[in-house]
Formats: sequence, C-alpha cells, structure tokens
Amino acid sequence: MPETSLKIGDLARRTDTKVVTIRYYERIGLMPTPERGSGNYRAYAPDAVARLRFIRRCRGLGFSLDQVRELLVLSSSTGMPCDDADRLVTDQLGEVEAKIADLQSIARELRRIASLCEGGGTVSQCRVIQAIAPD
Amino acid sequence: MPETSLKIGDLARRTDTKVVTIRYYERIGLMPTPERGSGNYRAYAPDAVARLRFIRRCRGLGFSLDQVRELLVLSSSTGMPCDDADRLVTDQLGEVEAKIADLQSIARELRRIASLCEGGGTVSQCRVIQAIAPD
DNA sequence: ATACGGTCTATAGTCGCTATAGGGTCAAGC
DNA sequence: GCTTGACCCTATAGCGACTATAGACCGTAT
Repeated sequence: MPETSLKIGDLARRTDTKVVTIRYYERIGLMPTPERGSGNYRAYAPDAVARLRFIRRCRGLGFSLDQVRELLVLSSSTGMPCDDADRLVTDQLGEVEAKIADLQSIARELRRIASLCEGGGTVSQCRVIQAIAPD
Repeated sequence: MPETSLKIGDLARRTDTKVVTIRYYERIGLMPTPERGSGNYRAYAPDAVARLRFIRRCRGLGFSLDQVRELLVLSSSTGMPCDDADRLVTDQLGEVEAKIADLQSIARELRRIASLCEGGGTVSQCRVIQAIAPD
C-alpha cells in the first residue's frame, strides 16, 4: 500500500461522487475491488480517480451502467474499438434526441394547459383540471 | 353489481394500461378499490375509465404519482383550485424545460464526441473514448 | 480518556412499474 | 360432463441506479 493511496472519502471528493455510490459501483463490478489499508479501509491507487471520473462522465452523458461497462472495456482494449464506441455514442445520441422530442411535446401541452388559467377571462370552474382530463 | 361494470381487462384495454399496473394503482391508493363481482373479479363502474385516463394522461405529462394524487384531489374538489392546479402545472413545465436543457447540452456533447470518429482523417487510437474521458 | 469524524458491513427503501409462481373462474365446444 | 383456453386472483420478487439506515469499528486530536 503506497502512501499515495486514497481513502474512499478522498476519492469521493475528487470525483464528486458519494461514498455509498462508490461502494455500490464496486459491488456491481464497475469499480475494481481496491486494496485494503490500515483499519480495513479501502486504499485506492491514484488511477481509480480517472476510472471513476470516466464512469461519472458517461453517466452524465446519460449512458446506462451496462453501457458504461462496455465503454470501460473498449477504453482498456488495445485495438481500435472506434466502431463500437462510435455506435454506442450514436445510439445514445439518438435516444437523447428522442427524449428531447418527447419532452418538447409535453412542454407544449403543459404550456397550453397553463395558458387557460392565466390569460383567460372568467374562471368558472377549474379549466386547468378540465384541460388535463383526456378528451 | 350493474351489468355495465367492467372487468379489469376491459378497463385496461379502454385506457391503454396494463392490468398489473391497474392493480398497482389500486394498491397504492390511486385507484379506488372496486366492487367484486362473480368469481371475486374486480367489477369497475364506468367512471373508472375517466379516472384512470386522467391518471395516465398526467403520467404522460411527466407528473409523479404523488403529483397525480394531488391533481386527483383537486379534480374532485368542488371549489376553485385553479391556483393550486396552475402551480402544479407551471412547476412541472419548469422541470420539463430544465430537463430539455440538460438533454440538449448532453446531445451537443455527444455530437461533438461522435464527430471525432466520422469526419476526421486518420484514426490512430480511439478518439471517441478519449473524448469521453474527463479533462 | 474521550469525543469526533471517517470508515466498515449488511440490509432495506425509493419510484413506477414489470415479471413470476401458483392457483381459481368462466364460457365455449365436444 | 369434461376439457381447453382466456381471463382473473394473490403474493412476492425484480428492475435501474442509487440512497438511507443501523450498528459497529478505527484513527487522530485534545
């Protein structure tokens, strides 16, 4: 255990990740099981920071943990996995764009509903609720 | 038990909802417990259709089940809950818009990453993976 | 010596369903 | 009457991606 090793809290701070989340990643095999130092504390090598940051970045890009697993494999393989990686990225982009489209139509609908309350004249009954009710 | 009552499967078909989901809504108190007809089958009154459609519509608009619960209370109160309903709708709109913004920045980022593979010239190592890796 | 903050394991809870196991019921056809 | 098939019932467990809790242990500073 070199003295450059990190405790789980240090790793958490450096990667903006919660301690419990790191342990969770370890349990599901996303993070390797680290050495144990004094007091049975996890003692992380410095490269754990990069790996965890990679994971968090992928998560931030909306990849699932299974996709992250794939990306991690690709990232550590020596060949040229550009096709695979590109496919993952492109697929993910498609899904994100689809989700944006969904949310945009939801937003339009919510704006329509909300407009019935504010702009309108007399409010006899609650038109917002009526507007939500299906046709 | 009037003969106009619906079995759970009928209700499911009329509302585009799965049977298990209806039972789930009942368990968590979103749908009232219906009468039971022959064979201990749930026998729904016709107005169950409207209620469940309302729930599904709210869900389609992105409201959480707790918010749907509130909206249901509002929808059955006799007064003028327009303010409350409008606040719920407006809050939800804000969250949807925030989510759209998040996803748009994710999409931009994914496009940037994807562009490194296709448009570029020589691919020495996988630039896509490198692009995902945090700075 | 003791207090405080960090760490450990194990387990259960969150949300909104979905799936499975292991039955019971009903209507139609033979 | 009997069987087949579609439907229904309950109860429980699983999903993804964490989050929270309980109860114990460790290390350092005072």
